[in-house]
Amino acid sequence: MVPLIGPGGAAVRGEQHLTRKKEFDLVYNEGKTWADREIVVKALPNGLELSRYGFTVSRRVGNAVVRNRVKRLLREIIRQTPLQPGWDIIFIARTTAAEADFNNLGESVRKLLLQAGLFVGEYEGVSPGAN
RNA sequence: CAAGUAAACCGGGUGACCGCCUCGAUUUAUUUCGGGGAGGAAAGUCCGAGCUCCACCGGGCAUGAUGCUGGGUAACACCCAGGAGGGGUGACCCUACGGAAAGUGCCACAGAAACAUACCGCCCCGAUGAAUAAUCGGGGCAAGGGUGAAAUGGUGAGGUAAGAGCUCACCAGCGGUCGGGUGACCGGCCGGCUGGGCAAACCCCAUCAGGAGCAAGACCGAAUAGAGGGACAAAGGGACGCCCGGCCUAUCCCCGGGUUGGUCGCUUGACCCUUCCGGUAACGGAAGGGCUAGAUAGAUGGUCACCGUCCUUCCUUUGGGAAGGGCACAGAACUCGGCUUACAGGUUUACUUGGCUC
RNA sequence: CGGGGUGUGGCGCAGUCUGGUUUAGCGCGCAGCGUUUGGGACGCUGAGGUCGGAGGUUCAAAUCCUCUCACCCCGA
Repeated sequence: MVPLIGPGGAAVRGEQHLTRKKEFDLVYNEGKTWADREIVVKALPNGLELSRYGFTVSRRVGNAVVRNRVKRLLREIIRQTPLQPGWDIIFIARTTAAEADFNNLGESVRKLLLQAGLFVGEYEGVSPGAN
């Protein structure tokens, strides 16, 4: 498998990790929203040269194990997905995300990012992780 | 072989590639190399401690907790051993298991009576009467009936007008005494025969508890607004409440404003493993060896292959093979000791009961 | 991390402190009947409850005790 180090992909932690509550609140209140059955995406331009990502999984989704797993899956998907720079993006898991596997969530995320115009390259409807 | 009891343990494995956190080297560099990276419950937060801060100490009250005995422990509501009671054919299991002659309170309905009692009754005497019938009056009794969850020792025999521990035997309970045991308690003998329940009702007795919590607390940095209001020196404050004594302190309360960034605390500890010694055991001691997660929107993940295991379907040379699907409960957040709750499947050891075979 | 609260017919609440005859009650809603030409309102009648769950104490538990589940609210 070829690692996809695109303009927006790769490292999900460090500088590209959305952490402060203020930043979260800003995206929540002023960002644009796209959604489907599993995921809600909120995004807001941040004026920087790279994009930052945050993940929200509420207690309604499941217990600590399930919530952690959903976050890890989302983080792995973002790592493998090249995205436009200059955005703060939050992924919010809905309760149905607890039952979804890696490929389902990946498809869902890429579809929403394509709608939002944040996806880089052609969307082929195929998971790059599943060869 | 079947059913069961108790205890201990595992709880998917191996490999490849791509990632995440962290430690140590290295580098101009989050560069490269090497090491480490969830659990038996990490959970619930129900107890107990360590640690930190609140200058501090003592006494009393209040409040709360514990509650058979002895031991273990830093401590405990935990653990071990023992006693008593209860359950099981048994291995074994369960128990909030101090005090009801310190006091107060409550026992609905039913019933005569739930604290002192006689409804239906039983018996004796007297009167009326033919009467050992019936009625009335006086007295005795608590066996039988009935009510109730519970009616004042139980069963049997003697005894009596009828009865009653009135007497006797056995059992239960109480008191005394002797013996055993550190003790809970057990055993023997003697005695008079002896009058409910509820303290998970108030309470009494014994023992133990100062408070707050790692967002504790320490340092660095950033930001803002206080002559705002009140209390006062025989006063006020001293980190749950009240009182007293000593001691300390110069401030304390209310309202309003700002910050909620970083580093430390943060993992070597009542730690783990092995052997030996003491102890019935919990546990303690000695020697040797080991270092075993430290995140902060919170690391431990993704994909693939093979194996293991279970289910379904199909094939079959009955040995097995193929395909598909599944593989529990659950995620460290200052650290330990427990408790409680959740948990697919599996392993080992000891023992019990029943059947069969030798 | 610490503290507090709630759970009772479909919904919102009493009753729990001080255990029992108060048939576990009230309002809204629901069903039927009456009234009306019909509907509403009104009147009458009725159905509907493992008192969140499991144990225990007691003669007796929604009520007392223990454990447990779910939800909610505070404080730092």
